[in-house]
Amino acid sequence: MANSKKMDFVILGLLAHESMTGYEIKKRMDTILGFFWNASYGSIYPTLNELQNKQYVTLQEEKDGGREKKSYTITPEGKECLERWLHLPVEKDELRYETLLKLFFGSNTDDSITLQHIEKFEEKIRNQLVVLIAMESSLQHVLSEEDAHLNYLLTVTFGIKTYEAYLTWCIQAKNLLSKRAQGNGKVIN
Amino acid sequence: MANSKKMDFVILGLLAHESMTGYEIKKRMDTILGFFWNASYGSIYPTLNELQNKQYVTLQEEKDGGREKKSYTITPEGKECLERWLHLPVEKDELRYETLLKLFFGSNTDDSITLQHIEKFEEKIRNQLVVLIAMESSLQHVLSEEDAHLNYLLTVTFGIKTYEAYLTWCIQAKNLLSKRAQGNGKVIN
DNA sequence: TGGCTCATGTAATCTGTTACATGATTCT
DNA sequence: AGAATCATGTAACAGATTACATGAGCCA
Repeated sequence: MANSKKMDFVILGLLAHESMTGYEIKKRMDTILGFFWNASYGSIYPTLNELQNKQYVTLQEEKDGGREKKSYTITPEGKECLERWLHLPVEKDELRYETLLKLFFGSNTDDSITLQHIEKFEEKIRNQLVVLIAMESSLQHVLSEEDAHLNYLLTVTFGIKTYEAYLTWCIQAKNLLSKRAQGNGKVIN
Repeated sequence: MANSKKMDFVILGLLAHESMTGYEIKKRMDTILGFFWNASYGSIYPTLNELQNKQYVTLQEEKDGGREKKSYTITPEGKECLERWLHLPVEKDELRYETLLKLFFGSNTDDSITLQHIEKFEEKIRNQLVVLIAMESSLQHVLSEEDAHLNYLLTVTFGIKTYEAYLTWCIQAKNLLSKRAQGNGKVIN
């Protein structure tokens, strides 16, 4: 079966839990999956068509009022495909932080610029952490209802631990930079 | 100037520190930059040509023995371009962890599979952490020699803090999974 | 009536990797 | 002698985003 793109499995995984439209899949990607996987409509809709051609999903056209929806349901073959993928080893975990790039090359500009990048990063992480903690607490309340909830919780706690570490690092990084400012001769007072 | 791709700035940033060949740039990407930014020759060499056309870098062909090298040096315009980019706000920090994807959808297969993914992840991180700690200590020894070293140290400590948090999470995650195994009725003894 | 969200889709474009091709040098 | 590393490059392909196009329903 070669190496299909990950998008296939993300969609199959979401549909394994419940039937959905492309629009709803996008919303999931922006919320729970958001911090470790993203996608745009431009990749979701075409993939949904491919999966339908491969008979991994089936389509039900519904009319919700006058609005028409295309709801997709996973087939047994689709589930098999998903399971096969789950058994395969992970190919790649990738982190691409432009913030780190700007810090790394920061000696080519003022430290105040670098400091601003750290502060913006800190704020962004702080906001996302609030969201993750809210997810954690709501998942803990429904943990016994479904097996999948523990799996979701696992990824959420990953995000929380990671983001907390980021915030600790931010403080430390700001400290190191301000020490350099002092060391450079411009001691105040 | 519109929005050039990040690769341009990574190369300019590296060349701002010292002149290098494409091959050496690749090596830097695989080592120090490795954990937060990667690239292949297929993107390095063409970018180097583009930068030369834009006159952000100049080329010196050298013969190191019989082996020919193309060493690139950043120009003042290249430095300006780099500095302009450093002033711009960060556009995107992206984390794409297939491991988390497999955990998230793990309820569609045996927990033993999920456990294996966590263990492999743990091992990979443990190995990379050793490398980062070695980098940290060598950077600390040369910290006073150059301003840039503090910047490098900042990114390295980011990696260390993050990876340590990952490892803590791994233990917690394995615990949660084993508790579920017990809860599912198959209590040993 | 106007703006937001729901809802689906495509074409152009961008960015990057993979696989291939080539050849010298250095190490064992 | 053979393997690994040094060194440069390209063509085909893959994967995804962006911008655009379209239109209905809902809320104030």
